[in-house]
Amino acid sequence: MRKDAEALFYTTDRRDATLAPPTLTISDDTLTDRQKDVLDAALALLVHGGDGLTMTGVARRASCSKETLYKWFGDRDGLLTATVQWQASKVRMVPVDRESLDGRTLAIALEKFGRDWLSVLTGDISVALNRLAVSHAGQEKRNLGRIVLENGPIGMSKRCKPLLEAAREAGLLRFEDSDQAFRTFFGLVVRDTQIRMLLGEQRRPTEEAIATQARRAREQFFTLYGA
Amino acid sequence: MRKDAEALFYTTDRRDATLAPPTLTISDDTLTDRQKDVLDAALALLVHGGDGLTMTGVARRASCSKETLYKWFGDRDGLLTATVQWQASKVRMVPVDRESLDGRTLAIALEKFGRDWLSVLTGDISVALNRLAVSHAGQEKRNLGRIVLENGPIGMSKRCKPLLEAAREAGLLRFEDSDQAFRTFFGLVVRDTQIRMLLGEQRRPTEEAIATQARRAREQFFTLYGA
DNA sequence: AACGCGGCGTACCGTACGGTACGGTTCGGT
DNA sequence: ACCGAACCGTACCGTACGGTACGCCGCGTT
Repeated sequence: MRKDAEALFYTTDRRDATLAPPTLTISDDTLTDRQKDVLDAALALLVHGGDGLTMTGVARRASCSKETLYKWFGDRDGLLTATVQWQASKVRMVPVDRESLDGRTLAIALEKFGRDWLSVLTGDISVALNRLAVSHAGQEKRNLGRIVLENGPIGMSKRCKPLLEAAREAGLLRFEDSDQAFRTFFGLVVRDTQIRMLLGEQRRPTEEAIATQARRAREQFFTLYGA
Repeated sequence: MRKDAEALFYTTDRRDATLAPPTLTISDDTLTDRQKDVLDAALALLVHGGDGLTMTGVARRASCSKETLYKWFGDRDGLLTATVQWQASKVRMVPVDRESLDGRTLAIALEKFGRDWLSVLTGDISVALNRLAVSHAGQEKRNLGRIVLENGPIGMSKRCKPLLEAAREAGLLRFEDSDQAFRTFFGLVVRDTQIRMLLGEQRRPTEEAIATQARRAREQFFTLYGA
């Protein structure tokens, strides 16, 4: 099925299963500008309504030929995967520096974390991407779900846990399991917001509502885990 | 497009939009046993993998003719809607009686709430249904998302809030906004469990893990809102 | 100037699936 | 015994879409 040795990503017919896909992220420079344009077109179509993201549609929108799409991305799944990875590569949260950690900086960091997270989660692109990944996960195609997971909860966890642990060592927080602590924080921040957006609830929280919620989550988290 | 006056549910071409669909739930007796069989077949296919849920597939699995499907349910969306409603009508949580409310019974009620909720959420059927609804929500079809929402977070909220308010009146809890309180409880219970399952994470929590989590959520909720 | 390559646009093919039509069968009512 | 309604099974149609093939152009190389 795959024969063109130049295809960027090999997505289909992995018969060894089980193992992680070869690449979870696209380094920003594996893509030419033209390819980025194409992926942005795909993103735009995806956001505009999950359907409509058809090979012909992408080709038309990006003013390129379907043949080029297939040459670059192999097949439809390849294009989708690349699109998700491309978006993921754009959203890089700044890591928090663990130096100069006191109650105040920790609070600020956590609250900012929550705000950023909620902003991303409720954004059109994130909603569209998560919808796509969720759909895909229901069809033995685990790729996209994996990627979104890695750039969603798991990524958030990886960036957050060191901070929590540093805070514990600094005597600011008290918990046994940093994973449990993180997940509690996640719950306090996100609550039912994401699932409601995914299920089509129209109302998107304002920036102010997000800020309020992040602050409340931070307060509650401190109540539960503060030393 | 629709012409058969006998179709159970009118799903398509509602040009008035905005308003809620005529029925959000199927009363258990609007369906004949045969129809229930058909919907169960659809559910089975849906759980087995989001694709495969094709009209021909349902017909074959339920040993009925496609014509009958169309006569009963109008079109594909009608079948899906009916399927989701049918499942929703099966999962009826017992409401908690608000009499004899003290700290202990409240704790037990909340914890059981959390356990039941997590069990449902992580079940195959719930995951499949939520995936379907999420997919649909990405395609201007707001029906399914609406129904799942109503039987998910919103339904949970409707059943939970009276309990919380009763507990507040009994002096057991302290909060301003019962909605905020509920959503916090939701967050403490669900955390990132649901989104991870939806995105295809294989590991499904054991009954024991669920019980542990429900207990922790209850404890944390009391810490935050206990009087 | 000649050539080749990468890419655009379009036409084309195969298939899967939603939806319809129709003949045959069962079954309840009269 | 007869009739009609409901329903099964299957064949059929139209379309949408994934994937392929091909002609053409623009451009860099020699």
